[in-house]
Amino acid sequence: MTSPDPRRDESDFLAGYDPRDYDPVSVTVDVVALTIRDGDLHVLLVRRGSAPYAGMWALPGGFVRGVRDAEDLPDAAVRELAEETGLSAKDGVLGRVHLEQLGTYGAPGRDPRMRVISVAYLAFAPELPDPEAGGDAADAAWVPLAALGLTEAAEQRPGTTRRLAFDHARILADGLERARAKLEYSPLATAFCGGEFTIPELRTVYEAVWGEELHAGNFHRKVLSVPGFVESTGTTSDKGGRRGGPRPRLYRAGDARLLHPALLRPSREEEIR
Amino acid sequence: MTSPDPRRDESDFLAGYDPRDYDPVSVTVDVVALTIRDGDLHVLLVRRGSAPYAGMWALPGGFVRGVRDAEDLPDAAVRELAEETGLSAKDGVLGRVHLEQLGTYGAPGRDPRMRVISVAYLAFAPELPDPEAGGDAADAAWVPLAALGLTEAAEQRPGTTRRLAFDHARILADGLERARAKLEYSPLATAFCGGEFTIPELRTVYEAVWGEELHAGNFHRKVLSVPGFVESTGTTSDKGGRRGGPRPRLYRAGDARLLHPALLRPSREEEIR
DNA sequence: CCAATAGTGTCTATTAGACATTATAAA
DNA sequence: TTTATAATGTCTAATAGACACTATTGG
Repeated sequence: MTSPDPRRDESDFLAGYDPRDYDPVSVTVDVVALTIRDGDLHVLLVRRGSAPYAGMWALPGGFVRGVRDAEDLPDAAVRELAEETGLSAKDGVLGRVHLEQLGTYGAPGRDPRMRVISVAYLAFAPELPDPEAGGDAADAAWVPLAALGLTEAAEQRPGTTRRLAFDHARILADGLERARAKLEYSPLATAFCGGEFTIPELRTVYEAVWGEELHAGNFHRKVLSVPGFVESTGTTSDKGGRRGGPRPRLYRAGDARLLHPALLRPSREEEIR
Repeated sequence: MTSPDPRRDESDFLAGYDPRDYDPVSVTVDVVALTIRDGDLHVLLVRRGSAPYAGMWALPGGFVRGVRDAEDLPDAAVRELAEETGLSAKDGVLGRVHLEQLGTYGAPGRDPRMRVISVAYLAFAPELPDPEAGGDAADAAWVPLAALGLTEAAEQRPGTTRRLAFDHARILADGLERARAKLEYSPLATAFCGGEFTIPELRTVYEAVWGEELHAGNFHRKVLSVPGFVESTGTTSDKGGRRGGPRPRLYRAGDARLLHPALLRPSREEEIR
């Protein structure tokens, strides 16, 4: 086999190699962008306008610019996210979005037309405006995860959840699990909040992502006990709780990169074995 | 821009699209294969035979078969690993190797000749034979990580460690950090051991990967206290410790997928902020 | 007033980690 | 015999989590 791999240029075939002559593989980025709206976890989706999977929801994404205007993978993810949401990365709105690589999906046949390898990114965003339906998508919206039928059981069985195009249900499920795990040992829950937030607000983030209610009192004391998680602004919110209660204090994100001790999810006996 | 992205076939350009017409991007897999030899952590490396980076060590890897004999990414990783080590995946030797995706590296310019996006995999292997230098590599060997100058400081500054080709020093550093973190909450340390192992043997795995000595007594009790981490074979090793001591009992891997409670690394104050 | 909420206090079971102890095997 | 090691025991500080309590707000 005439391998043009750069790691194999011990072979005799290297001179004049042109990747176009070889197996064509396309590379895309897809973004799992999560946010909290009205206490519920939402994901940014676009609706496909044509076949395959016409009319179905899909993760925003697109082709990586390979040689002309070559871009790094995170740049491609930010660009696609900005294009689909209609927000500019220079607004400072997207500037506060946390972005990290989730994984790469390259099973043959995941795109029915050709070989596509997709690098998926995970984004944590504070509450953003509704996306503009323009761009390449027939529609674009923040969709509550509860509306996607991505139940625990469906996540276990890839392929049974047929509401998203391609293998995007699996990518979304992986992103969700990553987000759940990250909240345990990293301060990234603050990436879902604005610049200033209250402890109860932070708790709704944990509850929305983990999908379970937390004990308000223990959560409060726990957050304050982790060094560098949050720092006080000295100010107080101008409103009490939705149905009453004292005005909560305001905090901003601290300088910790890891939470120690971690905030562990309650009782996941099922996942252990 | 005529976007051939399958996620954008709302555009008018789709009919008759051929990826060869577009920006050529090559996709490779690289493998960070780790094992323990004589109590020290080793990585599988190959020595490059020609430019660029001729004579330098690099991670084993190669081109993903895209369309002809299309293969999934993990299959490509196993194939490359098998080719470089001279071991067959059907030996059962590679069958017990743990393999997981590490991340994808696609910065423009990471390969001086063309745009290459590399999907990196991380492998945990029990002690394997020396690789056969044949195949595509000028040389192949298990290299102790201590010999690579990958000190803590060097890991922090990508680019300063110049002993590995391309960005492989960064990939290796990321793989090392992933391995260190995984030992905390997953039972994957057992993947470095044979089918039966002793608790002190398991402790040397943790010590080699984490790079610090652990308290033997506390480690012993801790491992046994985690449900499903190890299960007793009822038998005892036929030899005592290297310099004396009673014969340790033998265990095999249990059925736990997560360690609870986790085995946390001692004192990483530096990493927290 | 009433109900919900923010924030704090208290108690108990679990855990981490330092240190000690005993038995066993290699040199 | 000496020394290192396996395995267990003991003690203390830190932590998780259940529960109670108060003060304060919205309705």
